[in-house]
Amino acid sequence: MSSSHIASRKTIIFREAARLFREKGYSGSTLRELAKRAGVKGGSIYHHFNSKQEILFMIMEDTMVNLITRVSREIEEVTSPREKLRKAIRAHVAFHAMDADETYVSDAELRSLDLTNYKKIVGMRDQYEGIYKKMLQEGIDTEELEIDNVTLSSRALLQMCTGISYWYTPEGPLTIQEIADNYVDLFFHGVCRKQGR
Amino acid sequence: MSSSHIASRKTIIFREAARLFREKGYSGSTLRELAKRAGVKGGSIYHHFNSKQEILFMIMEDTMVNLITRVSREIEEVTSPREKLRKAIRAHVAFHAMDADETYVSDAELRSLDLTNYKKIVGMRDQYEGIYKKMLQEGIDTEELEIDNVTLSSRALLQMCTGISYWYTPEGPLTIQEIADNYVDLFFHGVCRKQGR
DNA sequence: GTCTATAACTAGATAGAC
DNA sequence: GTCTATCTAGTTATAGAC
Repeated sequence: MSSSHIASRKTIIFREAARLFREKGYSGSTLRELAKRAGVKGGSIYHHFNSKQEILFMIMEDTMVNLITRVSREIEEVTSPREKLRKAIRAHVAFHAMDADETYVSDAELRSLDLTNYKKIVGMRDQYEGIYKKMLQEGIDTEELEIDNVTLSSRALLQMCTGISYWYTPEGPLTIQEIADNYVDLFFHGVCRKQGR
Repeated sequence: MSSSHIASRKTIIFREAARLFREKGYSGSTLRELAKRAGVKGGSIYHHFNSKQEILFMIMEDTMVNLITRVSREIEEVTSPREKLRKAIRAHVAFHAMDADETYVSDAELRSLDLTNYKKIVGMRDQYEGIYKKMLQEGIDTEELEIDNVTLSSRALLQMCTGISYWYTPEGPLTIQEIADNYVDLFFHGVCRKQGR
């Protein structure tokens, strides 16, 4: 959906839905308002989607597919766990900054999915988190990393990095790459001065 | 509100509202459902609160007052910035784990506040974030800490620690204190082995 | 593929009895 | 302080014309 360059009506509705859901939440958004923003009348949405729920699901599925494939591709030819992590974080942060509407909604609206869709998305989230846990474990095995609790650390890392979709704007003082590198540095070395240990 | 030990009806409605809003979101929650959970009929809620919006605002205000006063009290007699941070993180994590419904809602439902309430809560959030920025800046001044970007780092820290209210349950393998210490260690030293630098 | 019209339902809020 | 009953408005989704 996000790969299309010539925006079809369906793509426009999709994008406006992500923007609206982010602004007002899924339940707080109405299809009338979505139609207005997408430049159609209410009934027309149902030509492209079967239900409001389907729109939400497609947004979240698209996000997860993107995250999994982008990060997997990024790290597949790298051997060092530390370098893998750096590349993964950069890809994660970049996607969350560039497609902030979609990623924000995917992060915030899990509870609005019906049971079937919920299971599908949670499965993909677990798969995505698994990629990070594996990188961290590899880093422990090669003794590049020192980690007490892999699950807690990967959760903390993702939570921290996902935050960018809540506040990023292109007008800010830092580029996306600078922000990503800052996160990498924070996660790798923390804030304490070396000699201060 | 959370300080009361004998639960008045108003307190029960307040707590059930936090739980319901967390589960279904503010817009996705109905007052009929809230009344059911609190053991009263729909109309009775309006004896205790003026509107659904007022309930949400009171939850978020209560959370912010708690966070600001607890963390301020925790650090007021400490001089070392590093020790201040450790204590602040512990207090923040403990409150987010113990009052997970309230803190979750406060973190997720900013967009559901009407303009007047929004401004009040955002003001309190800025104040709270300011406490952390000040601690980080003090750490830079005393050369205990080495930080590129104070705003980004405090945001990252809070984002990371706030995450606990999304997944914590008392049944998990780690105590709240252990989790907090893990976050402290992560933020202070990161995951890279010392000799690996 | 988009429109208008509307069905079927549910929401927050209020009034007034007890 | 809690109840029942109800008002008013807004919701998703559908039907069928163009």
